[in-house]
Parts: sequence; C-alpha cells; structure tokens
Amino acid sequence: MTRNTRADVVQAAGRLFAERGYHGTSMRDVGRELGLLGSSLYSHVAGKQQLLVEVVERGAALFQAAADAALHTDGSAQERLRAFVAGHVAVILDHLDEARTFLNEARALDPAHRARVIAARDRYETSLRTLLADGAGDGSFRPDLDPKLAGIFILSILNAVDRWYRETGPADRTTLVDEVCGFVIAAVR
Amino acid sequence: MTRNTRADVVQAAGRLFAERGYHGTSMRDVGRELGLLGSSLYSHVAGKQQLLVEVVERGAALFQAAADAALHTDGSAQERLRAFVAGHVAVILDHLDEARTFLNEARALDPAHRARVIAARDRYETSLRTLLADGAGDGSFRPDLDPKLAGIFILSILNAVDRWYRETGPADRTTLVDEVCGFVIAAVR
DNA sequence: CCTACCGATCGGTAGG
DNA sequence: CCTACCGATCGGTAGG
Repeated sequence: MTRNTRADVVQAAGRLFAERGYHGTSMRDVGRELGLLGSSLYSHVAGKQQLLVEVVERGAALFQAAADAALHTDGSAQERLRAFVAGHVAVILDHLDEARTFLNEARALDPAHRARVIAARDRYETSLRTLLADGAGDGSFRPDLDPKLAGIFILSILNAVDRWYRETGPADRTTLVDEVCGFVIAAVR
Repeated sequence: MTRNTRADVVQAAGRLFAERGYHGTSMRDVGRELGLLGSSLYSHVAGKQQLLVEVVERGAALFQAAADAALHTDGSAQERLRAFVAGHVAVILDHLDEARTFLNEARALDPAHRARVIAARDRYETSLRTLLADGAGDGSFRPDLDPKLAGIFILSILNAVDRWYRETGPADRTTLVDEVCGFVIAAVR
C-alpha cells in the first residue's frame, strides 16, 4: 500500500465524473475511491473544479492528437477518414473516463475553461471537415457533399459509441471501426 | 400574477435539468425560476426525484408516440424512415427540455425508474430496427443491412441534433430533416 | 405559498 | 494524509 499520487487523484475523479457527472460527485466520493478522506485531496489539488479542468483538457488533448495523427497519414481521403474513425474509437475505448467527461461535463466548467474546451471541439471538428472537403474535391466522396453537416453527423455517431459499445459485445474493436466506416463511407460517397 | 400549477413546476424543473443537469439543480433553483421559495414546491410535488421522473417519462412518451405515428403511416420503408426522422426531430425541437432530460439525465433516476426508461429506450430502438429490417427485406434498403447497428447509428445522429442545431442557423427544420435523411438514406441503400 | 426550521452534506481550511 | 473543524447549501418538514 503505497501513497497516492496527484495523477491517481485526477484519474479517480475522472472515473466518477464520467459515471455520475461533476455535480453528482463529491470530493469525499473521490477520496473514498482512493481510500482517503475528502480533505486529504487538497494536498494534491487546489479544488474540485481543478480536477474537472484537468480531466476535460486531457480528453481534449487525446482527441486532437488522434485527429492530427490520422490527418497526417498519407493515403486517400477514404483511408484518412478510416484512420480518423479508428483514432476516435481508440480514444473512447482506451480513455473512456476522460472522453466521457470531455463530451458530457464541459458545461460544469467555469466560463473561461469552458470557452477553451469549446474552441478545442471546434478545432477537432474542423480537422474532420477539412478531410471531408478534400475528399469531396478530389472525387473520393460525392462532390455535392456538405462537409460541415457530414462532419457533424459522423461525430454524432462516433461520440455516441461509448453509450452502447461493450467489449463483451459480438463485435471486436476492428469490426466496430469497420461497421462505422461502412455506414459513413456509404453516406459520403 | 396568478398562482403556479403543478405543471408549471414540472416544466421549470425540466428547463433546469436540461440545462444544468439534475444534480446541478437545487429545489431552490426551481423555485426561483417561478418566483417561489424552494420549500413552496412541496405543496405541488413529493420531492425532487419525482420531478425528474415526470420530466423523463414525458420525454419517453413523446418519442414513443412520434415513432408509433411514423411507423403506422402507410408508404415505403423509405417514407416511413423519413417520417421517423421528422418525428424525432420534432420532439427534440418542440420539447427540448424533456428530450434532453430523457437523453442525458436518466442515470440520476432511482434504479426502478431508470430500468423503466431503459426499457422505453429499447422499445423505441426496436421500432426503428423493425422499420429498417422491413426495408432491407423488401428491397428498399440494401439487403445486407444490419438493422441493429444502422438503428444505433441513426439514433446517434438524431439524439445529437439538440447539441448543435439552432433555429437561428442557416437551415430551417424541413431542411434539417432533408439533410439527415439524405445522409442516412445514402448509408442504408 | 410563506415562515421558520431540521439534520445531512457540501467544498474547503488550519494545523499537525 | 489525518483530525477537527468552518460556513454554506442541500432536500425536506411543520404549521399556518
């Protein structure tokens, strides 16, 4: 039984924020998750809001890093779209707590940090939109594709994955990506 | 200035639950929304949880009623799918608070009511799945369509509409439905 | 629908 | 990381 680190505290907070929401989680809950009292957390972090900020910003960074990697691979627009989908799914499945907190709890952030997160979301959405516009321009996708709306629809599908997908389901991760890509590519071609 | 009704209380609660979440809303907040004290609400309702139950169940009923109407129209599977999409969008845009609370706050329900809501969601999803299976069987959609996954993807798109669509946007409601249907039908045909 | 409360829980601090 | 606390706020009640 060794001492908990600051990272442990952030991780425990992320777990609970993802499961019960920011306002549904108390500092005592986070402490209990680590075998500590709520008051002991304040030697690691300045406050509850700071925990939320760190979890959400980590989620934002993970999604953006995945998008950057997908967009800088060389390959057809269709291949890059598949890489984007695979990257998004990987972030959700491998960093479920940060992803959920990023997607659902941004409204609990103070205005300044919420604005940063909204900007990060916009950047992410723009990454996908650019990919779609490229593909519509070079004939990979249908030329009349609306990249903005298509991007929104694709992200809607991707962001909901955590709500229904279970590893224990019939499809493994690659199959999941295949299915999402099959649906999405049929829609944009 | 006439007295508030029980329905006013439920509506005010729905507004705040949709905006800040159940745990982010206090009974005093709900009262303030109506110009009352928090304690005054207890002459209308038994408690905060009851308010959540009523808002969520109303959301569930609205979605199911829309789905039933869409499925019982006669027309091709494609026409019924369009009616389903239009119905879902109408519930979201005309009953935003109930829809959001139904979609996002079910986890704050006590276990018994949460189970009821999950069952309602399953029924709703089954309605769409049946429609898709019918269309795959009669040649309206591609025969290898997976109705379960396609249903999940379509609902993912529909359930996210409230997160980005503003009446003040470029597209009116009919255009919105057209765009969603265009994307979805391209994916399932 | 308000006044006047209740016990419980909240985020957070002082001091060790 | 705990002990011992703080003031504020929470959901809810009694009585009118």
